[in-house]
Amino acid sequence: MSEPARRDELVEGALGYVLRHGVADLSLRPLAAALGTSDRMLVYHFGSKRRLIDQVLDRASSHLAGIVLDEMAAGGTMAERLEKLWARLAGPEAEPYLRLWFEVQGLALMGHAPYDESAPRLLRAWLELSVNILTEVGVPAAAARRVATVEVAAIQGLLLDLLATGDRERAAAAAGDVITRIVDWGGA
Amino acid sequence: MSEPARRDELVEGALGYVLRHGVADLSLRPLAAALGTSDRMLVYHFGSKRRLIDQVLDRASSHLAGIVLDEMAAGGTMAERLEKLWARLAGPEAEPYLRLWFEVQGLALMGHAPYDESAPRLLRAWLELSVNILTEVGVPAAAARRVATVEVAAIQGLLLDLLATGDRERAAAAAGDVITRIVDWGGA
DNA sequence: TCCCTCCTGTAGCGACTGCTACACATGAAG
DNA sequence: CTTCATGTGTAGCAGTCGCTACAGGAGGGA
Repeated sequence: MSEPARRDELVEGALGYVLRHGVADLSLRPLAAALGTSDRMLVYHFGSKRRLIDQVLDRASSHLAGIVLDEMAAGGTMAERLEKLWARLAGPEAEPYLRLWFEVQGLALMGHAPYDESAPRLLRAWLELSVNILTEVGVPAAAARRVATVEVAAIQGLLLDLLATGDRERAAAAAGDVITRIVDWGGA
Repeated sequence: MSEPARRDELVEGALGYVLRHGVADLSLRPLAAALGTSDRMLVYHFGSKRRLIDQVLDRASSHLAGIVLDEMAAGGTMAERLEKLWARLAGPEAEPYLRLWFEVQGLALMGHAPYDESAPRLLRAWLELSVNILTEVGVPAAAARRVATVEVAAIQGLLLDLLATGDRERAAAAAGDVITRIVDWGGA
């Protein structure tokens, strides 16, 4: 379906645009103008706005999943991994991706297609990854589920707080607290 | 500006509609039809779509704030308060309000007016309330800030998890864990 | 009866939406 | 040279958007 290279280029550019403007009121014509092309061409390459958004969001969530996977699968103690994960997620690189992620998550929660399908997937993946790592480190399965749930929820809530209030110090201090508490609670 | 009683009635109805359909793609004509009136009348009573949304969201966030205030200002130990708060927030009464709240929060995080202004306010209010209650119970001010941040973030994250995955048991268990951990960490 | 204010229905404006029909250019294959 | 698939610009369709101009109904005070 059309030339893949040009499509990838367009997805890349569209992702940048969406990271800046969000996806809720995305419109093909302004997006195309920013990309130096026309709405006509976007529809030609992707078939529909819906499919273009799908690809953009796929790329965005892959980026976030990559961050989580990188830091969680790295070596070191559990506390070290979580602290590095927090540093990455709270840093400037991840910020636009997280803003977009929470926007999509919110739209999904209100049942807006097509987000209602793709949004919970990343959360479940993150949870599953955390459970796997915890059991691998020696935490019993039942406890791992509970610890992972708390850990992911706390980090997500703190990120939401950070992005909404902009109070980086308070969020970072709370993250540090949560990580040490969680780690010696899990017993790892 | 126009008859207040009729306006309140319309805000009430619009809130119900918004709780079901969300606010991201809200359109005056379908809303008016569901309310048995016309877009013409909505604009007449409220001046603009923007002002109607403002009033609807004010009412919605008052409802949520009322829940938090009720349960946090009630008697009992800190753990009891938080457990009752969790029960209320995870219950069916609050669910549509929370879905709407997260939708608005997400839109606000992406900078969509007019949500970017009203959304962080409720979060800050909740945080402030928690800090006040913690200090009132005897927790030192510096610790209270950190504990409140973690507490609010964890509950918010768990609610997001609950609404996204629908896994009520896992979320409830994690909430119970978080509450007992937080309480004896705060030393109350 | 006349006026004036409050309310409401009809119709429509200009802008924007996703998407498409059609003509045309370009370059490779035969 | 012809043929044909691939890409692109122009123009436009049918629909929706928030909002408004205009006319008229309804009811109370003079």
